[in-house]
Amino acid sequence: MRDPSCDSQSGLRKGFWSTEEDRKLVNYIRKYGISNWCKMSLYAGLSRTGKSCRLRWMNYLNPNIIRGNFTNEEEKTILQYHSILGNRWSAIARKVPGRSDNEIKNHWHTNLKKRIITQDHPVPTIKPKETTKSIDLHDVESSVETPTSHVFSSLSDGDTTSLCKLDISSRYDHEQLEVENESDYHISSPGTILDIKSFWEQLYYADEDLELQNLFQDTSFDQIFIDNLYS
DNA sequence: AATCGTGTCAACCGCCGATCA
DNA sequence: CTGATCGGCGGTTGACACGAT
Repeated sequence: MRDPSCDSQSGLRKGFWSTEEDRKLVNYIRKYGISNWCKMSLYAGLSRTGKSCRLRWMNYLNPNIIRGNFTNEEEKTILQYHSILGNRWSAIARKVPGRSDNEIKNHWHTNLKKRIITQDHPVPTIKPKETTKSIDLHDVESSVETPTSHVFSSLSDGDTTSLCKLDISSRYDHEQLEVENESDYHISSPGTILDIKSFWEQLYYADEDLELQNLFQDTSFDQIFIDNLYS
């Protein structure tokens, strides 16, 4: 059996970490690497739970963590992926190098969420499934050239998620989303190029795919307003 | 100068799936 | 297979900073 959980032990320190505790944890990890957090805490001479040590390392002490203000590019990435993944902060954090899930979560609640809420636009309640049925790709090419917003959508093969951005009209209803002008593609991973036709076709066939259905049910479409935030 | 309200963010809590003995 | 434990995750809390009154 493993050691009894150190989480349940009494007398362990809580609250903010001292510089001495930080030093002990960093020195231990530099010397022995990361293995069992509970044992690490013990061997490093820390009166902390393994969880607390892990959190401190992941969110603060890890040298790969970037401190400081979020860039516009980082914020844009967070907004894009949040609209697709919802509050899956760890998944979003993997798309923003150097930022921890906790940091992204905090930044979302203190900054980004407010910016979206304060947008003048009402959030349309459109299901992706419905949007796929109203699109004629020939019409897309020959339509009006003054779109008002962008919409991002995605396809996932399990490991990677590809994003596609379209200009769309601001005219929404519950049955139809009109795509007026193909814009450009945002590719999340190199080599994953998705053309606009296959994008919508795959979206349509996602009806058969439970995982994709779940993915799109979580999609809030808040990202429609992302570009407006930075325009 | 004191008080209050608000924003920020580090850290904790509790849940749950993965892993191990 | 089972139960205990670990580690990861999202939600929440609370201490602190700072500006307004």
